[in-house]
Amino acid sequence: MLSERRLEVLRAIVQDYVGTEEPVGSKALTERHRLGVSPATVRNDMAALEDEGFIAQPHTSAGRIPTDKGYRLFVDKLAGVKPLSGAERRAIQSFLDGAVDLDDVVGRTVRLLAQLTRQVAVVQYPSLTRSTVRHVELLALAPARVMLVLITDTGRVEQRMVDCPAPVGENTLADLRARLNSRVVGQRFTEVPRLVQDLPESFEPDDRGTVSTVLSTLLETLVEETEERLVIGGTANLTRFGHDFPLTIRPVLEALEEQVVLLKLLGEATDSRMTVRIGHENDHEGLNSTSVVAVGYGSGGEAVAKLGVVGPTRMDYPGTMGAVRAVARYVGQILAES
Amino acid sequence: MLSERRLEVLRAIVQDYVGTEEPVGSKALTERHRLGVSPATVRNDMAALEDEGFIAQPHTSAGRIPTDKGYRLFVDKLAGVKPLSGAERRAIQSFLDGAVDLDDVVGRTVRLLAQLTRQVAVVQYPSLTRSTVRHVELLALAPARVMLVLITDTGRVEQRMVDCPAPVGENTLADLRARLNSRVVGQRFTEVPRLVQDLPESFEPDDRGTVSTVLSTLLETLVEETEERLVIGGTANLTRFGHDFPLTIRPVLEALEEQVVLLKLLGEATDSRMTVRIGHENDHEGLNSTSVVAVGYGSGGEAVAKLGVVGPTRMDYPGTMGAVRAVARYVGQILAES
DNA sequence: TCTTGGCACTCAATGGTCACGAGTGCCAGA
DNA sequence: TCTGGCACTCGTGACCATTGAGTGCCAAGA
Repeated sequence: MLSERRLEVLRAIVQDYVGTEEPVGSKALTERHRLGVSPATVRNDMAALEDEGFIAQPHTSAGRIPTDKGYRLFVDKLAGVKPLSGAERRAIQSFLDGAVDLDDVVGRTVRLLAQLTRQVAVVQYPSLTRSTVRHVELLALAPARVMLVLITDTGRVEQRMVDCPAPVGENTLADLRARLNSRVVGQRFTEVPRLVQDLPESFEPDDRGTVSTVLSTLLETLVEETEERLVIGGTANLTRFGHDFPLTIRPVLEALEEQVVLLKLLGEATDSRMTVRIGHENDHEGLNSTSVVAVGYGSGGEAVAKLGVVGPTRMDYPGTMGAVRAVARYVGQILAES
Repeated sequence: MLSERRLEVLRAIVQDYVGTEEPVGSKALTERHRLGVSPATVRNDMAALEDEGFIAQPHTSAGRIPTDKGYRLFVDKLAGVKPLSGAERRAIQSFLDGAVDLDDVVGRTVRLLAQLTRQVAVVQYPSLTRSTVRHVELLALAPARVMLVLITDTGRVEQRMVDCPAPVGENTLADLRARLNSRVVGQRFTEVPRLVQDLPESFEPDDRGTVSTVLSTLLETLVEETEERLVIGGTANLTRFGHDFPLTIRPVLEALEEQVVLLKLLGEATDSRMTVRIGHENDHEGLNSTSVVAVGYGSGGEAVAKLGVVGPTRMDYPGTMGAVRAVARYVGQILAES
């Protein structure tokens, strides 16, 4: 087990390295932190920390930098979540309050988060599967063509074209609209398939084909949109990554363009639990030198989606975690109000 | 006026420089192109081209690279639009055909364009002001709360919350919905304000407040959404910019995150006319070493929005222009079908 | 047993010198 | 007007010495 002082040395190394972006040596450490011991003692501690794999040397005659394992210990044991200043909180609130619709909320959130953390921000749209139905609308565009519009309690709207096997009467459509809504409004999306299962049977035989077609499009929409929509922003912050970043930045940008990777990135964060993935803890190879801080947000007590930031492993964890948490809370509030 | 051969030399320089990314000298030129003259002659031509400002030397003992003015001449006079191969055309078609809704069309387009040109792609959503109304839906969410949903002929959907001054009866809402739709469906968005102007007067005095509120939200939506939505992709391609790009890539990424800048970028491209903005021809300072190739696309004969790519001034103009034009055409077709 | 000062050692970074060679401009001759 | 020849420029890369931050280890002290 590591002694108290060695943990203190690790904390100092992480803080200095995050600040200066340069390997930190024993002498500099004792000068910048009141450790109460001499550089030689710190060197011994450093050697021990290196043996345990918490820090490493880029080359023999250089200072030490934290390893992924070192950051992990720092985040788990040594660092808290730094609360935002009052000014920052007010800025968040006023920035988000101006939003006019869901797209706007998400757009503003991503910009806000990127600006606040000076890193890349990722925000997921409220998930369909965890939302409830607010309304289903059916519009006849042509005799055998129907537009299906799906509205969620979080304000998200999805639409689909439906080509029907036969012309649809306005009465039939109105009938279907009414019955469909009476069954599904207020229900969770996951319940919808069960709730509409027997609906075609209650229609005239002539209309059953059409009804089935519309319903199956509806169900398809639910499935497809389970692959959630994401918005990212602040990619310009990637340029602050490091000096050598031609090789670093490329795979990160590539990873950020793949929905699948991004979704995995946000991972199993929940409303209450913030996740921090550090360096190699990310499955994706291109993200081996980045860390991800993510948390769920929701309109009620429950998370409907996630948001987070992606930055270099060498990031200000307490500050970033504070910003992510605060933004998630405010977005949750905004959604609950709408 | 420049002689025929000097233009030929310029063309060769542009082609070689685009290929190799290195300044090209007189000797290499005569070896790689059948100019029929000696290096010494080419040197004279180069000196002339440099006097005219079409090419420049990074330093005394280096080859020449084209200037913005040189690329301009190349694009205007020396290069055509390179048509895509059959395989490429088929790939475009099959890739876009799988799209399920407008979001998907736009998303696929941006990925396709980025992949095809290996540059950053920008696609604008079909503009509201140039579209026509397909349907307006009003939903009562609470006694005094209405959701307004606006659907365009290009499949775009916008929604807004409306807080009414007084509770709204379902009858009133149905009435308003019907009258509103009968007036505006099939009309251009720019016409809508005129068409609904006198609508409140035809309602009972009690309901006029509500009707006015709903209508003013509708009009607001039209105005707000005139600032169009854009999607970008392929930012990872920025890493192929050059060797020195820490300084180059930063302002580009920043510029790409600003809607306003992007919209200006797509500029006055129209359906028929493709625009090419080279280097300093872009107003935005961060984009001084990039070129933009943009063109309008539309469901009918008319452009409803624009798309394009952003890349280094040193780009393959004929190929890029070919890809941009082809993608715009296919997207237009897809939209016309939906 | 832990801490400390001293000391020799390592090695990246810095800067200077030098040879190389791609590329140029200019000129005289065809 | 084109061409071959030639002297000149200057960025590049190799080589080398210097410097200094940082280390590991050891012996002495608390």
